[in-house]
Amino acid sequence: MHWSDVVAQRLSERGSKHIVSTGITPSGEFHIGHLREILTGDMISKAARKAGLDAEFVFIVDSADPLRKVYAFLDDSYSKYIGHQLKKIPPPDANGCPDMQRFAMGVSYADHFLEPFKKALEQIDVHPRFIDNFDAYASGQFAETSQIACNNADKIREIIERVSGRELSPDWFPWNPIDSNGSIDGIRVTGWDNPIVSWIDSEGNEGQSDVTKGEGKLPWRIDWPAKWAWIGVTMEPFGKDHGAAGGSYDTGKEIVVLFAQQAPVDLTYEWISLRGQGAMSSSSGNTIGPLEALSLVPPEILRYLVASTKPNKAIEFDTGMGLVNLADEFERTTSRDFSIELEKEGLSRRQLVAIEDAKTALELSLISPREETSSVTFRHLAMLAQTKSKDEDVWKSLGIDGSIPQSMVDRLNRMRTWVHSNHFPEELRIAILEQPSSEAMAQMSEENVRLLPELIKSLRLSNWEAASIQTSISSTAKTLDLSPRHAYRALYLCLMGTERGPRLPPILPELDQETILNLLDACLQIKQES
RNA sequence: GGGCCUGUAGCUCAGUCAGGUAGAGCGUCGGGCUUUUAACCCGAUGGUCGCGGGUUCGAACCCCGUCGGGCCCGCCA
Repeated sequence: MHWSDVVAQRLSERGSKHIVSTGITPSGEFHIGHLREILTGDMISKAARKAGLDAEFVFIVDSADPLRKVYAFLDDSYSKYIGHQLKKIPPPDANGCPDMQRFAMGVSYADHFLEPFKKALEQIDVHPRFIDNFDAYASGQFAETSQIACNNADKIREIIERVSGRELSPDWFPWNPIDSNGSIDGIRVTGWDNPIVSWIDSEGNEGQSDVTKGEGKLPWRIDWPAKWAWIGVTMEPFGKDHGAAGGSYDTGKEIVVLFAQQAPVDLTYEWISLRGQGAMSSSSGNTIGPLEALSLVPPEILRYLVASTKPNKAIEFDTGMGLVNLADEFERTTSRDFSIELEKEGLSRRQLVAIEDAKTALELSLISPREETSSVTFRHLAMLAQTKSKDEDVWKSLGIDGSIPQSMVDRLNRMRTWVHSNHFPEELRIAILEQPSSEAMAQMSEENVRLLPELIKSLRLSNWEAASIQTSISSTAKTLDLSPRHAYRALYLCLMGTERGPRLPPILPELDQETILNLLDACLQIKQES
């Protein structure tokens, strides 16, 4: 059974109405790691609906969280905003400086980072109900839970200290008021008289905060279960950081009982890292944003990556050859006929499970029905994108005429972007040698050598366009009673230094005939000398 | 110190919850393909399941130990 169906089954054991929740703090650039959170939630919701449950998918934007520190991409002038809520501070401009102009137009720090992510979600076909946490506080959604938390400060303290094993300071209180400057740092609660919290800030200013009006926020470990309570969350996937023993899920599970609610079904997922570069980290700039990823990879494939990997498995996102293999695997999967495979007799349990999982992973990945014409492998398209500068030549080569499906246009555009990026693997890059490679020459077989002079002759006479070159190559081979295979191998060794290569006939016309012939002559000379 | 995840074919992984003669894809090798030659089709190759014990008629799977990798326990998906 696919992992999403396993979760759906757990949900069905608890009831028929569900709210699957995810949440992210918009403290910096979003990256593909965040996509796992949201895709996991999306897929669980879909599986739940498939199982006949009533499931809603929500995405909480933690815009009430404070700025923790001046991140590497921010100007030092942000230091004055540390401790201020992300919804209440200006967005950074291109230099990382506070952009007061946009801020005046209503764009907050949180909005700045959230907007591109929302666009990525559109592309990847995820449509959650967005909940802005700051607004939720302001509109009183947290009023009841905040009051309960403050009334039960001792119980909550006991839970956190016991479960997480950390000691809370004597003046700890389950409410972070906002001080006279707008910060929730360095402030001390001095009294609680429902619904008013009295406080004194680091500068000695005193004030009062009404917990029912969002004049502050609950600390994270309480904020989370409070959200479960007021939204009615019954399922939430979260990163392994929250899932550790004594982590926020463990404390939340007990705290939520005070709010007369049951903790949601949980699912801990592993992180996504960049291949060879370790974990995704905004501060080191070691990230790939969802939009950047989507400029290279079709959304279906990003979905497939998450759908086909069990949540507890770490994903290494590889923008090079790994991507090619993933994309080609996806392509093969789309062309499988699962109904036939499943009817086959004598399938072992394992085989059956593997087929079902692949089928479900594919269903969860598809955004729109695939058109027949789109079954071109990544490799093949990579080659076409490199050898044909005009789109129409690509369509011609693929045998698509008439109207070109939009999905194909998108794929080709992405491929061109990828080819021109530094992510594109050298292995797939088409490069003609400038000098004969002695290493490759040593690999020339007797047939290859025999063919070479004839090939040169024939190519010199050809019209230097695809069809003519094709004929030259195969007829030369036939004349010598050899398979065209040998002719191609000879050419690949001479021109590219490899035993195999992409289809030559469409590529050669893009190159200068004399240059190619000179190179071949040089190769021939080497073989004749030896 | 406490805890979580992970180690299976050259590579990426499935199989571990419900123990029953090691699986898939990629790669590699061989063949086919008179022309989508990095495509496609057919075939083959390939693993003492990290290591050591235990339970069992039988262990990749359960139990104990051990080694290696990643991570969490202040914030981070």
